[in-house]
Amino acid sequence: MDEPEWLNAEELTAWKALAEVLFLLPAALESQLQRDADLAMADYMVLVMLSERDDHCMRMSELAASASTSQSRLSRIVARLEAAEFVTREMAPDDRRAVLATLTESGLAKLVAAAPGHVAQVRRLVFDRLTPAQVLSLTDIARALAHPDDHAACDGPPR
Amino acid sequence: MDEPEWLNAEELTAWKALAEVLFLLPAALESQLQRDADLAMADYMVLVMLSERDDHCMRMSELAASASTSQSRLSRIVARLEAAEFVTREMAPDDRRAVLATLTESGLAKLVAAAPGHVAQVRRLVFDRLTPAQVLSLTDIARALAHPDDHAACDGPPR
DNA sequence: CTAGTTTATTTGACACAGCAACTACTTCCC
DNA sequence: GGGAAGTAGTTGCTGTGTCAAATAAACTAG
Repeated sequence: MDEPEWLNAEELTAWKALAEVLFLLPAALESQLQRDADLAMADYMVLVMLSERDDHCMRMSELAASASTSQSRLSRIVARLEAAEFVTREMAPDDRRAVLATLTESGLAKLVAAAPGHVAQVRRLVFDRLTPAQVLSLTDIARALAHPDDHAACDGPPR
Repeated sequence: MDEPEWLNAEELTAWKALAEVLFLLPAALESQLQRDADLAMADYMVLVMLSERDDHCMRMSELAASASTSQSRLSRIVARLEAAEFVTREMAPDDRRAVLATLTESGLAKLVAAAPGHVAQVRRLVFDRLTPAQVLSLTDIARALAHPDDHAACDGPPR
């Protein structure tokens, strides 16, 4: 393995600031949603994903992938949401292994009630603090960082 | 309350990319550290904070603040680290309510062993993907976002 | 000096995430 | 057709985080 290149001064200051954001921002979003809508971020994401479908319906595995969560976690989340009557679960007609989760009326109502507060929090914590130019810059940067696994194999020797 | 201003197109794309980073990057760092050093990120942070002190020693409350974690969580983390003999806990001589956590030799050794892999991961997932200009830009942006609570009270009516 | 308050930390109860084992169904292939 | 292999989803176990209550020491005022 290489001599591990330490971070230089600019990188270190950038990293400290980024680490703080990585740590505190999700917590701040989570806590707003929990307090105002009694939903976890993951619950909210699931409701959003379902709401974006025309039929408000998705297979568990697909839902897990779009909400970036594991199947087992999703299974428990949906069980919770089902208990709260925000979604229903039914066997898929074409493949009887699969389960279709469907957003209910009250689930949609819950989402509609929760979304404005969440968006306001995003605005307050992110966009109110950035200039339009920074927003564009952030988009590029975030996109560059957005796929941690992609370059996993690039550590190896060049072919 | 205001009409909740929805996000515009630029903000929405920025938010989607940022949300992904917020979700995946910590997980990728966590999992490298867990796999290669059997440490949680929070454990690592605690070791780092202690190592940065000349005496390798800090009060629990101070440690909780610098690692951005709750006291109760820190208490359990340090209990774990103590069980692994990476830190010791002792009553503070001047204030007998307080507890001083001290990094042990083997705790420092653990940190020294874990750090290069962690830094390499940070480099691989962050700095290898950004231009120097983007690093500077990121610093500004991250600093602007870094204190979610600061403006919490600004929502209320001015006194 | 002593009752009440504030500060520092831990702990019990409960909820949730991750892993691995499990069930149930489908597909592949001879 | 029928068994092996693969896929979809759930669940038991265990570890960890959170909240609130508990403990204990230090201030603060009368």
